[in-house]
Amino acid sequence: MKETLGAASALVRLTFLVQNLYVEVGRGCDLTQAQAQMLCSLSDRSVGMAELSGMLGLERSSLTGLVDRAQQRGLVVRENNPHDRRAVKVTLTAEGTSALNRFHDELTRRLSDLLQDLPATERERFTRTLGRVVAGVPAVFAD
Amino acid sequence: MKETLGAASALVRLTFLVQNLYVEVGRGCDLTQAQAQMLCSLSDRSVGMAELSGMLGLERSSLTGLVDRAQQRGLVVRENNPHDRRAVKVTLTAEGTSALNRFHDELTRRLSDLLQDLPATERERFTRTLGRVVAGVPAVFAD
DNA sequence: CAAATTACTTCGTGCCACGAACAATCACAA
DNA sequence: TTGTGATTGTTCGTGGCACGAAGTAATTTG
Repeated sequence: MKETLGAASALVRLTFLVQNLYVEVGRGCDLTQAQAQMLCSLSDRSVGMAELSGMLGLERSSLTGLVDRAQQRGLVVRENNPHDRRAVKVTLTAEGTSALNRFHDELTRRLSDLLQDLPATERERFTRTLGRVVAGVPAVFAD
Repeated sequence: MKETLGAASALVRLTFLVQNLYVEVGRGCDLTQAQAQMLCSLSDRSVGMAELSGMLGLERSSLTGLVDRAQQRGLVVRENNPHDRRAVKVTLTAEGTSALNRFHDELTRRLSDLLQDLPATERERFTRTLGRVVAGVPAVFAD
């Protein structure tokens, strides 16, 4: 019992840590957390509003405003879908891509620092297990 | 390089996962994420505003409103410090304690489910390494 | 006692998220 | 073809969260 308590606590602490990093790196790129997450979800392709809201775990109505603000900042654009006039595809602009790259690189750097002090074998094992634990989670942060 | 990329991605996914759990369990207890975090920070003792803002990584001005709303909901109270009339101590009410306990129990349950499928040895190793990684992080979620 | 420091609050701004209600479009079946 | 129902996305109102600048009150320090 003490063991699961410890594990749960450690998971929460790790989350707190990574989350703070996420926000901090985002700030450095002039991105809010929500914006950074959205850009990550758009890194490799255009995505419709419904699918995007699913990826981010948001209601569609929440996403509208998020995309609005990102569009006003020139990070993304809404594109028409010729096959379905209801649908919209959200796409990164050049500026959005550049912001995403800066964010991604810096975050990756800071995150790998977290594990840097572990012995190689332990780090490797840890990463492998981590992969198993999150196997079912969709990648918001593309490899 | 591929290795650190994978590790960073896995860390972000895990964070996403735990965070969603946190929010979801919070909702079940009628707590926002910020409120739940605050209650966790108050679990074992009363804390002043300045110290609390440090624990939560918030500006003091942000904390004022957070405590206001929690107080209006009857989760915490502000108590006077007899030795320093400027200072305030934030303390859980009975209702706040009860909400925290429900939140804590449910979250712990759900979090340990995450690791449940791992073989015992691997789980143990993972938890131990996790402990090392977060060693320096203050515990927002008390053991 | 005067000045600097500390603890906290107020105010204005902006972002984020939700749910209910709505408009437009599409798919399909009678 | 024409309903009918589902899907896509938006608007609107409400509330919470976080920041920084500026302010108040009490304490400490020289």
